[in-house]
Amino acid sequence: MYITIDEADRRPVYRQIADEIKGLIARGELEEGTALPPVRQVALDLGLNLNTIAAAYRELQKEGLVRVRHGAGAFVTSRRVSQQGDADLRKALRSSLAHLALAGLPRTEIQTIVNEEIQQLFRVRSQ
Amino acid sequence: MYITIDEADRRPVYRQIADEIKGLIARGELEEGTALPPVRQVALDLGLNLNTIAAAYRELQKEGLVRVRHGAGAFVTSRRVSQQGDADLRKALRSSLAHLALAGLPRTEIQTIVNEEIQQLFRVRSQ
DNA sequence: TGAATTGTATAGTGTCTGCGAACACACGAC
DNA sequence: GTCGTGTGTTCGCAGACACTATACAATTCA
Repeated sequence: MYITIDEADRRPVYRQIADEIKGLIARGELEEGTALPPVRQVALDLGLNLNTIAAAYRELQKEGLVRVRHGAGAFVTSRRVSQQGDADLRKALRSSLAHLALAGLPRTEIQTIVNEEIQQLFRVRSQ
Repeated sequence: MYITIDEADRRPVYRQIADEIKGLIARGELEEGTALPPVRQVALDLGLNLNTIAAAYRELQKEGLVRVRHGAGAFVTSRRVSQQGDADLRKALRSSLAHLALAGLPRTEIQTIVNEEIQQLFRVRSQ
């Protein structure tokens, strides 16, 4: 399970990790029932403390994507987040699109990029 | 200038504010040369300390969108952020799209939403 | 020049992040 | 059943960060 941490990213590390795993789940690269790697292993790979990884797993559990079982491991349980307002979802999308525009990309190029990303997102997915 | 703070949003308040203003600039609702409202006024409107607003303005200045002048006010100077890697821009977009998918929206609906947002983004814009 | 307006600096308080070490649960071997 | 190994959890701490209150400084304009 390949995850990378971005030092420049101002989100806390545990949330970066949670987000990356969310992406893997969304793409179907981590299917329901799959075990996530042990927190110690991920911590070792990334050079972090195991508690940082554990925090990421709890984050995912809180959103209903993962079930963490004390002593047994963490498992993907769903490909659906429990609940999230449509408005919040749009807000994040709107913000990322605004940033593309502020970077100077023309509308056509933004549309191209978005289409590429959507295609990637649904490449593996069965749904 | 209408800005709202989302208590549930885990980004710090000053960055929420900066992001909202960035959106306004990206859409052309705040044109170059326009003065931002004084930090005290925004602080009063939102029930925050003026330093929080000042932090948001500095954030925008750091990205090259705004020029803050001591004693005179803050002004929109550009509709282009100074520099940002293509990879970072895509990362944010990818994440927001993944969240839409995790919310259970089918591909067609995601595409519809994205198109709506892109249209909104370029509604006023001259570029 | 002086009052009003605008951003800045500094210090204090509480929260959040990430870490280290010790703890507790699960599961398979025997 | 029990023990060893593997797995997550708890607790406490240090440092960084977010937000506030208050005092300061630059600008503008009558």
